Amino acid sequence: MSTEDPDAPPPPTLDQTLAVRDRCLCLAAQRAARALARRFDEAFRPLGLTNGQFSLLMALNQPKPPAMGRIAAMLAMDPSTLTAALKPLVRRGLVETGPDPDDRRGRRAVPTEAGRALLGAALPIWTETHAAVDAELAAAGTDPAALRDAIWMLA
Amino acid sequence: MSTEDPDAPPPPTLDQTLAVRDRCLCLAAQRAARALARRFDEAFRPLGLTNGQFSLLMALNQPKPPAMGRIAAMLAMDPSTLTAALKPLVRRGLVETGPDPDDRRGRRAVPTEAGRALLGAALPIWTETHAAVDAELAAAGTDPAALRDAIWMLA
DNA sequence: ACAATATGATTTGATATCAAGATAAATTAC
DNA sequence: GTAATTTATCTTGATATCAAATCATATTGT
Repeated sequence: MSTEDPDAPPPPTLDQTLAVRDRCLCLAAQRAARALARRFDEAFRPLGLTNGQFSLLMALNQPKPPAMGRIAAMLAMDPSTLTAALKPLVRRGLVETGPDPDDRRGRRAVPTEAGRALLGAALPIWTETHAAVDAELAAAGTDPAALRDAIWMLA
Repeated sequence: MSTEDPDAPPPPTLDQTLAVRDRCLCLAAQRAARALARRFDEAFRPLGLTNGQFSLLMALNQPKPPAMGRIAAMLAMDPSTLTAALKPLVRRGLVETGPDPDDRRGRRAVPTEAGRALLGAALPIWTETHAAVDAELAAAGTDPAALRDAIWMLA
């Protein structure tokens, strides 16, 4: 007797395989995320920042820093990912954490002076890099703002 | 004397911080990629597949499997990431690698029978999950096909 | 043919990512 | 006022990701 389950679906045909590759929104999103991450990582490299660290530092750069869970939700990341992502920033002295006075279960993370200064240096790099991406999209006939709003809805 | 560089840009204001968060295409892409990855990962979980492993297996599921570099470019990932991503699949017997007969520098990776069978089981899950995402987008007034094409251009 | 260069892929080291389970504190039920 | 539940965060273990350096094979120049 065969090891095959007679009810098992057959392997995808070549047509099906190509159709999935051409139409999968998830694959498209992973591709775009990787490509944009590389691009911004390279731009921020002189500062020793990655795109994710920049976004995280910016999210923390508020008068009253939101709780961890809020930050994770804003970045659409798992809370445990946020815990891990903070470690290199704390180690480098860019962020400090302390207990939340309002809720002793929670912790607050705030950028240090060094962290804010680094954000100041990163901002013009972001502006320049982002303008370049916007210009490329516009040249290709895509409205960058509309695209960003549509992508934002995916999370 | 201060430790401050007098030419250093000032830290971002709150307005600037919020503007970056609202407008950054890179952050939007990372958010969407994480959210969609979680969604497809959960759907594929009964098969022990992640969204990335599904996309990679599909990319390899061709009569003449492309060289590693081609696959990496198609997925917009670093070649070294592809090397690492193949390891769990080879370990599980879903993929086999061998030297490229045309160019002894290169290697080819092909799905095994088990790998193709798993893709067969994964395909209906992909179809169902993707249809649900498409329906949500359409309900929110976004054309899924147009969005996917626009996102594809980002890589 | 030999040397110099270019290309394909991998290893290494660091960070990112999530699920599952654990810990601690707040809230609710009784 | 305890006990049960919920909430906030963290730890662990596995995979994902990239840059830089490395190794092996091709290609090119002479």
